[in-house]
Amino acid sequence: MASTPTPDAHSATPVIMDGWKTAAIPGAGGEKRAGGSRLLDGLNPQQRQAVEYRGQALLIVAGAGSGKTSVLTRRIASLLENREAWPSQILAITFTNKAAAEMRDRVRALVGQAAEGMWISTFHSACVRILRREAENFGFTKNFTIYDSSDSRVLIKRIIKEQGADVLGFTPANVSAKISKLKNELADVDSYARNANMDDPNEAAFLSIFRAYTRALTAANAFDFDDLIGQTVYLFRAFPLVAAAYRTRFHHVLVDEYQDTNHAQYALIRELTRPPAVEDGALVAAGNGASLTVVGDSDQSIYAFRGADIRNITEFEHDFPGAEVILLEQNYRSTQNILTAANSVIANNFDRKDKKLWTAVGDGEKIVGYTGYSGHDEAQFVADEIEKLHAAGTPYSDVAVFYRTNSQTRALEEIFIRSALPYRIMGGTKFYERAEVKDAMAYLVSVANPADTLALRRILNTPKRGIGPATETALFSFAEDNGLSFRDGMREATALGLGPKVTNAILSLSALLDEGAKLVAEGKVADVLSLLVTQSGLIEALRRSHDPQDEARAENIEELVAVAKEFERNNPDGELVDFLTEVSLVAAADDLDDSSGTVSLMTLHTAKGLEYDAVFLTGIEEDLLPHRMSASEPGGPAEERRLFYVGITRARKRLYLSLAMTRAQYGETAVAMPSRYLQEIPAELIEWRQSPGMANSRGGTQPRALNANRSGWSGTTGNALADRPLTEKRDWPNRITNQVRNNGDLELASGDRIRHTDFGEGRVQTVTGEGAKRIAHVAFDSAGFKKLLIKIAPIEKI
DNA sequence: CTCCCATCATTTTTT
DNA sequence: ATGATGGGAG
Repeated sequence: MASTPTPDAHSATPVIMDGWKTAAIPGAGGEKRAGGSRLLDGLNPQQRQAVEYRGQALLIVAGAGSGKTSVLTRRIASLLENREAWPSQILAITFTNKAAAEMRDRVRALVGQAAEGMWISTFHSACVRILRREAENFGFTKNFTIYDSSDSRVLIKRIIKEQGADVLGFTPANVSAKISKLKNELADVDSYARNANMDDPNEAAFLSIFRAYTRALTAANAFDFDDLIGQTVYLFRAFPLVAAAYRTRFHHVLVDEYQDTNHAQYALIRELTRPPAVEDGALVAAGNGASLTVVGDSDQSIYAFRGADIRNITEFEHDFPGAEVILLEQNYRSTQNILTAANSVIANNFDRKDKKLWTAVGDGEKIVGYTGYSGHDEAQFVADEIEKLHAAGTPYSDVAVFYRTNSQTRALEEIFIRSALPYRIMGGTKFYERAEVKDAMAYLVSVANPADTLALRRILNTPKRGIGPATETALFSFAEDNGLSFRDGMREATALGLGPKVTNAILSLSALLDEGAKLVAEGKVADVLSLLVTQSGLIEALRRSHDPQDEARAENIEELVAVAKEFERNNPDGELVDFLTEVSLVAAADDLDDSSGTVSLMTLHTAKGLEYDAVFLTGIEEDLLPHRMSASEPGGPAEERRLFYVGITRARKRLYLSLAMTRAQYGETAVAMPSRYLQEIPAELIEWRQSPGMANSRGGTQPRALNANRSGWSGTTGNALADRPLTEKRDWPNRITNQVRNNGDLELASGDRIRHTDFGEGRVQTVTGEGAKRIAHVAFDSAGFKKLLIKIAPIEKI
């Protein structure tokens, strides 16, 4: 097959880090070296076996921190180095773009140039690549749009409304979840219809929505996220010659994080690794299909809610008879204390294969526990500890704070800002999900794929140009009545007989898009975008707005233009659709920049696959760490436990577990209970700086902290907050920690005495930074040393 | 058609 | 507490 895969866009951000430099194991030096290859240097016997095994199917059960990326990259490198495969015959699939980029970099570090022709990508980008190439074969064109979940949501919402299904209790959220689930099971409208009970009005209504949604996608020449996988499988099954081409091409398929694959992804792997036979075509059965290597750890399966099927990994040997299974249990990441905690927690999941991580590095520090009065209190503890670590030489970038839900970031952020602690939130509302960025992207999409009515309707009145819902509907039915596409209907807007102002607005938008399309031919992605966002008045409108946030929005759009320029630089031959694809498929963990010198904040899900010297697990409370929603799901609590396990095993040297006695949610403050998982960690491993009292109260010795008198409650001493005068605590939980004050241009110099609402009196030691970012370093009389952002700290000079 | 205000639901995790 | 949504006035 003639193919020149474009280099992965993300390879532009090299993250060369061979974490296994430290993997030299005492005692392993005497092992014989197969082929004298440096690729086996520093590997333990199981790791070597995983690199060297050759067979049809290999399952590497890789515990957390057991060096699986190292094994995977060396395995690829050894295939290349021994001339067992050409780069183009290798397909490696990872979970995130970041993991793909890292893998490519590490293979490149091992074998150099040969790393270039390989396909190393996520399921989604690999499928997009295949689909773009083959789109014409089955009713799509190669410039199809990729709808992310919010796009699908918008479309579904519209359909629900059109069909009046909202009265039946259908919401965009539950419908899209159900459709997604079906697609992950490779069901389509027809197969669903065959099994549906049409006497059930609910089911009939759902089917009708599903059908309309599918039609709308096809009409818009668009795929949603799940289609990318499902349609590729369909393509392979419906067009054997196409499938055969890929089966012939890929001789080695490697899949990372196999425990998180869903049924559709499993089916895709199966299709790819089948022998390349065609019944009555040119090809004949030719022995074996591609060899398959999968790496995973069922204890780290945390995406069941999204359709990941843990059976894919637990039944691998059954699915692929003759498969070899290799266990990697030696951990090179964490201290023994951390691993013991992780092992004891995960041991409570009953239906798992026993697996115990161990390390040769020794016990290390104890795990530190802390119970705050409120989420803000907890956050203050985290901030203080991070400052201590930093003062002791741990760079901010080696510290991470994890939490179960995104809403927990609020308290952390407030405190971190006040403490002048540099931090970064991974995931959350992503850059590309911001409304203004999506608006700008919709302009580009409208140029690239004129059939995408969803994108067109999005920009029709953004910025405001007087085209309201009434006009939109008129335009829509006009196009329909005349057998025109929506886009062509815009061109003929004069025929609608609308007011001159509105007609003009439509025509000039249409003309602008045409102009953009002309420019696309010259391959200037950034120029096209720039033209669209300026000529449409999008940026101008934000600039003129009185909303103070709009200035930042305008900057975001300019940032997007900069991203497009960057894309052009990295991909000289890149087309508009390639840029759109790249933007559509970025993930939460992808924009992680290790060199940024900031503390990383992220959800436990985003944390998978990452590691830090010091890790803070926050909000270890009932209803939050087993999350309330998980209680009703079948396997929910077990999955939540795995999530906890994933979090624990991210830590190299230090692990902190924190919780709060009350937590604010929905603007209300509710009492919180310590998580049941805390008791699963042997008590001697945790040093409680301020204990929940409850960690052992279920055993029955100490009174429950939560029932005790607030002001009289005290955990262990030695902590600043616990030692604070009780009078200050009276207003707990909210008043103390939430306060922010605008100090304007308060001048402070070293030696000044100040009073802080929370920390009492103290003396300024130094002041650093400029203007709004001036930071006071203060030694408080009783609360210890703190950094404060002067502009907003609740302080006064005395 | 646009703007403003009141009401409402929202918070589990994401390729 | 905050952001989205819908109704009503201008």
